[in-house]
Amino acid sequence: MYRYLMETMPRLRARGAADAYLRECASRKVLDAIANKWTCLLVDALQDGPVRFGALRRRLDGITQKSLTQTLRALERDGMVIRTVYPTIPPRVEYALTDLGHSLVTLMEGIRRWSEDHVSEIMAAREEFERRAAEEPRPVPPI
Amino acid sequence: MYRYLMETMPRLRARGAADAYLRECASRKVLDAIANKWTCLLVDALQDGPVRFGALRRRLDGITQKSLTQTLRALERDGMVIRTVYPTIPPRVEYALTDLGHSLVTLMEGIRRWSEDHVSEIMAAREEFERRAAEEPRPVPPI
DNA sequence: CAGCATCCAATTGGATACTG
DNA sequence: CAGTATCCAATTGGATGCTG
Repeated sequence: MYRYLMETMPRLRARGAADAYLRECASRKVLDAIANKWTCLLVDALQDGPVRFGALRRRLDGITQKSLTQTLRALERDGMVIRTVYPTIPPRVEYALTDLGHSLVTLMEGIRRWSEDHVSEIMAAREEFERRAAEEPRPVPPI
Repeated sequence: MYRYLMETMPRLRARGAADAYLRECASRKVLDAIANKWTCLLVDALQDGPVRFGALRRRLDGITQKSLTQTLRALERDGMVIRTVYPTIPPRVEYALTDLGHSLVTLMEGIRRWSEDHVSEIMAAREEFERRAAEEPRPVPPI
């Protein structure tokens, strides 16, 4: 019943009601939408002001035009990014964070920094894991 | 100056030249590994101590056994989670965060809470966006 | 410049069956 | 209980070509 209300009546979802652990809670969809590397890097890259499409494309090394467009469109749809078209020649489109988008900057920057700060530890753990996997058999739950 | 910063600021030294914006930087892989909904919910769910496989499965509503196993295995491989097998009947396996895993809790909990806190705004923006898309034509860069 | 459309390979995710 | 194995549908991602 409660879950039914959460899912069908968005306005009833107050601060304490949403629960991302629940499959059908809309906040689970939000979590799924923001928890990915391109969203993280984009929000981080936009924190200091509007940036043009081409600049973002160069900054997010390795992103395809398709992925960049899709991610920007999703952020725009969800109210975190605003797209501004300037009627100039050549065409110019700028992307900027909304207030909602800005409220996510600290977290996203934190995720990016954490990745950079702990890369050595993680790569070491990864190699250690692979090394062990080649030597010892993996502990299995006994019957 | 740079030397000074590197030697006096632990994070700067630890991060070194890592840059998640670069495609070939290992930190990009780390970012890709931790930025997803299951990792976020798992790290959050493990913050108060060891949890059994079945309990995690019930807590992360909607996750399949396959995805749970895969995500836990990846976190274990990367040194964020430790797996402990107890030789009991029935079998019992507990998962716990390592120190490295614990260092990620605040960020992951932040992401989850942000999703829950802003679900109304986002769903409203999404509906508004779809409504506009049906009415007005999308602004296109002029030639 | 900033896209959209399309095709296709590759990865992912769910469902199911089986096991120590 | 806590997995592994397998099959298959679905989603994703890259590459390419075209356009206002």
